[in-house]
Amino acid sequence: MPEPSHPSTTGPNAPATGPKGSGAALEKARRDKLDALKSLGIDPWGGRFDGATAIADVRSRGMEIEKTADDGPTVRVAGRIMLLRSAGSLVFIELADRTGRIQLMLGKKQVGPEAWKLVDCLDLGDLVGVDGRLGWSKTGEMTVFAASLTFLTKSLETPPDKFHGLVDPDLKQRMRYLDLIHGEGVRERFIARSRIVEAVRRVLAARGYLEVEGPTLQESAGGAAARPFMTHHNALDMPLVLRIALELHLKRLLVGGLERVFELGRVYRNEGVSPRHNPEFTMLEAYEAYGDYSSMMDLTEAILVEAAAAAGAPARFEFLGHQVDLTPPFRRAKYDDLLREVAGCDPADAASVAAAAARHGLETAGRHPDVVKSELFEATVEKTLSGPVFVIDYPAAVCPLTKRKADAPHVAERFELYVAGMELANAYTELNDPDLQEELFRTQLAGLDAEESMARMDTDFIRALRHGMPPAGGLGIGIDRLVMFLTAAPSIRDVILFPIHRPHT
RNA sequence: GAGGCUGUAGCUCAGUCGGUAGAGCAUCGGACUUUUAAUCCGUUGGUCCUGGGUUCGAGUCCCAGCAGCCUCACCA
Repeated sequence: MPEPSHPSTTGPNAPATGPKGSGAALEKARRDKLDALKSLGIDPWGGRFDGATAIADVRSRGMEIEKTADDGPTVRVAGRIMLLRSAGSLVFIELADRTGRIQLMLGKKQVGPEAWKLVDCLDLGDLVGVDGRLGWSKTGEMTVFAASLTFLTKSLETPPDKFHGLVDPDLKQRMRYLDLIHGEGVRERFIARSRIVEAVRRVLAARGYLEVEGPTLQESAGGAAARPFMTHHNALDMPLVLRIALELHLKRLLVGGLERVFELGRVYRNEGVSPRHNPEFTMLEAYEAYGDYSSMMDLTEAILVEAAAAAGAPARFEFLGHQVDLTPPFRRAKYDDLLREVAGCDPADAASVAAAAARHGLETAGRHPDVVKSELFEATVEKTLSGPVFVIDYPAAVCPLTKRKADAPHVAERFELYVAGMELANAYTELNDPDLQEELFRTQLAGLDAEESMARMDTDFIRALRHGMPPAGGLGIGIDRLVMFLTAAPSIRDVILFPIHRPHT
């Protein structure tokens, strides 16, 4: 038997975290048990283990067993050791798998002296499989009385505090695997995210939408107002940007006759980080030929209701201090009406809007009236919108991709859906007039930098429109924010498995 | 980018007025065949985020930096 190797703390083969402080002693204890396992002829890294039943299913079966019965069925479970308590030659283990937890009991007499040597090698965090009788302990805890134990994987690291779990938000995000194991409700939240995304796809598929994938590497970033991440393709020796929206390529597919398309994908915006912003996030965009923004409201309601059900969210709940009720139809409120009520100005009168904006400390000089109006709306109205509410009919100048109302060309057929003061969805009756689109791409609004403008010329897109894009409704939903909302998570980092971080020093 | 708060053992946290670095869990040793964050006795474990400064003396006070959280700005 070779001496246990003492790994160097430097060089290419250094361990991921060099032993330091009490961590070194903690790791040594585990490595000693690893060696003990090997000397018992047991592979500490395990292998295929067939036929285990999900713990949640085992628990359902257990509920049907009499508390005093000693003839329960034999079951096989596998999972991670979360709690380990020894009472002499009797050991209780709380075992967790993806579905739940169950107590195991191992007795020295019951498993025999050979298997008992294995019990001495167990640590919190190890993965084991067990076969045993399902029943209830004397104190009334559902228990698998182990007949045999299969070692599946050694854990060399000490798990977080078994009572408090991992609470440092930095560690929770950087070591998400530990957060998933030990964090209260963390696994459930990410399962809910998956269910929500499934629900979104289900609603769209049921309505005949085709899921497609557009390019994430693009020559220019269009479809939204945001700074892009820049990169470079070596072989083609060309600059590229990561997409900031899905819009313009999906619309090309409307021209191509796909008629109902959607994409669920990552977009990248080189902007600030906040509880509601992460540089990469997941967007849904859906486009329906021959629809308009009203048809997108129906679709939005259907998606939210289905997603809420999938996430197990009740119809009414509180989120970020706002009471929300997801029973359709959601309220519809005109942009100008809200501005009049909340900001106390006459939305039709640019001077009145500018005066109100000035009262809120907003810059007005040299800025397009619709830009001022838009900033006033954000400064005053947004945070008051508990929602869900469809804010409809936006000032046209700040909507360069949206069709104008036929009888009111200064109004764009756009809505944004707000919940808890947060923008959750954004939809248009899509502009399909190539000449107007080209003109709007050329129009840089006074008071807006080029990089904060949606007006970014895309001649290939204009050419597509010139071939004829059907009149259409289009919808965008921020999936991360939707998940935040439906799981009552206060930060977007709670619903992104691996949010952005600076490197740790 | 600005401000506020935070950073102490593997994890969760105390640390008073500037005067020898603390607890619980985890670890290790011991007792225990019905525990439930098991309990009990004992034990090990520290770059007090980093670097300066003030001081006889700094986890504590000051400065700079790093990281996190929050607020604001940005995100029309």
